[in-house]
Amino acid sequence: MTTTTRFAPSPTGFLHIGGARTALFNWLYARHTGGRFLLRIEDTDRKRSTPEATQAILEGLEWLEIDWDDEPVYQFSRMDRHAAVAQELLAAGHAYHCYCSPEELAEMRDAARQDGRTALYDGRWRDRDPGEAPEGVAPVVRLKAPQTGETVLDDKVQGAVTVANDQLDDMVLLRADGTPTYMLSVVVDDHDMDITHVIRGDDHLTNAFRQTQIYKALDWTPPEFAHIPLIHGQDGAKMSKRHGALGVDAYSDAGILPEAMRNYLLRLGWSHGDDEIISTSQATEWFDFGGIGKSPARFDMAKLESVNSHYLKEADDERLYELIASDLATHKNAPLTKEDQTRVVAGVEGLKPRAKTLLELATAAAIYVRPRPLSFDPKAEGLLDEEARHRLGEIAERLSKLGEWQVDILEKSIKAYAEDVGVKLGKVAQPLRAALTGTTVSPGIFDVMAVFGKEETIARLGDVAA
RNA sequence: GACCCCAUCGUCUAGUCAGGUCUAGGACGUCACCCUUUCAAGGUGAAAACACGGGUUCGAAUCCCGUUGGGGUCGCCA
Repeated sequence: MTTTTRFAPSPTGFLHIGGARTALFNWLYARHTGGRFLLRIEDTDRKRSTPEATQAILEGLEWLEIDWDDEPVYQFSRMDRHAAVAQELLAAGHAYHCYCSPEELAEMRDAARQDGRTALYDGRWRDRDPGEAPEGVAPVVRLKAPQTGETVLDDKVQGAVTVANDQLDDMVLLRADGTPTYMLSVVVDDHDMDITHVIRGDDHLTNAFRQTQIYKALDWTPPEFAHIPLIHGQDGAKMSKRHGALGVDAYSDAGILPEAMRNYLLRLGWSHGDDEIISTSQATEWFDFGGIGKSPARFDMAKLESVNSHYLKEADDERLYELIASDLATHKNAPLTKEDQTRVVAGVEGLKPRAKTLLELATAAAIYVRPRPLSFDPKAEGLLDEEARHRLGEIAERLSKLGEWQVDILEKSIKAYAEDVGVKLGKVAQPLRAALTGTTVSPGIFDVMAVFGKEETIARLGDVAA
């Protein structure tokens, strides 16, 4: 049987970091085994599900370059099937109608808390004569779960986990309005979709026991489960939409590359010896449950940025230009020209080691798109004193006589000038940088000159020369 | 509270399953130095951890028990 995994988000918000990692692990495992990776949108909560959220999740996955097989399954559309399964259970005597009122349930819950019990529902309709049903009350359908013995889960990550059945009450399968609950829907859908491995956050661990009971009642074979530890925020608590988790779009906006995000997320809870930088193809080859750790990890932006800076250095120049183009236009405060593009693409190599994110890259690259006459930041302005302006004039003079405009030749020429006037190179290079870029920070100044070319360089020097 | 899970540098982790090679390795971050036309990058080095207590054993980060700490779950949400 081919391996089939799935990612099953509920569309009640963006794709957050934890969901993204769950998706990644499922995807990696499917690709590792040559199996299939499916998507299921769990939109049965009509009040909280929105098409916008579905869209955001899909876009998040696309951004991460996590592709899924087949069309996404929308759980709500399978409601009739879920209800039919509940009827089967009813007919087989594995489920029953329960007519408890919300008040009764609340009382039971209070009583359970008081007694220190986990199971809430006391099973009062379990064996009761349906003839005793109150008038006009629509019943829910509950699973007739085993009351003794234990349910064992052989989890691929957590190992064997056992829970006494008396800790689990008879869960609701069908609501009073006839709609299926999550617990039923997941089981039916995972079964119908031939899911072989369920990889999800370990906040679902206890659900797995309940689901196992449903599988058993249905006489279906449960899938393998792998409950991965959660990602925690800096405070050590579960990250959720309500608690510190950002959508993947926030990381995209922050200038993180998708491949960096994948690499970082992969290392959060999974390891392969001391390997840190792991390409996706390598990850696909290596990924397995054995590498998944059992303890929760904290999200660390600094490490993400470090990984990101690595991938930034590897990234293609043209692609980088495309990614920062709109920010660049903002920095320039005007549309980008073909010349801007040429300069940025030529200059980006020297910019890469100076940026951890695309945002920083765009800021650094702005020197190549801001047009003359330049406005100078205060530090740059300070560098351009009378003496400096005079020297820049002399330098422009020398440069204009240069036949070839190449980094090594420029370097030789400027160094010769510094020597001729008897100053250290820095005394010349910094004003040069100021005049050319309007700032005090840039890649090597000879590289900058090469990117601008002879004409532009001399023009810029002319702008400030005295 | 009940149930379940977890526990190695500040953080991510290797090592744990098959005890000795671990005076515990790597990465991020931090600090110092080198390089240097600025800022980075890069190079070299440093500080930094087996939660605690009992066992078992010739020997325990590794196995067992307990304690403590952290987390998760307890819905007619998913």
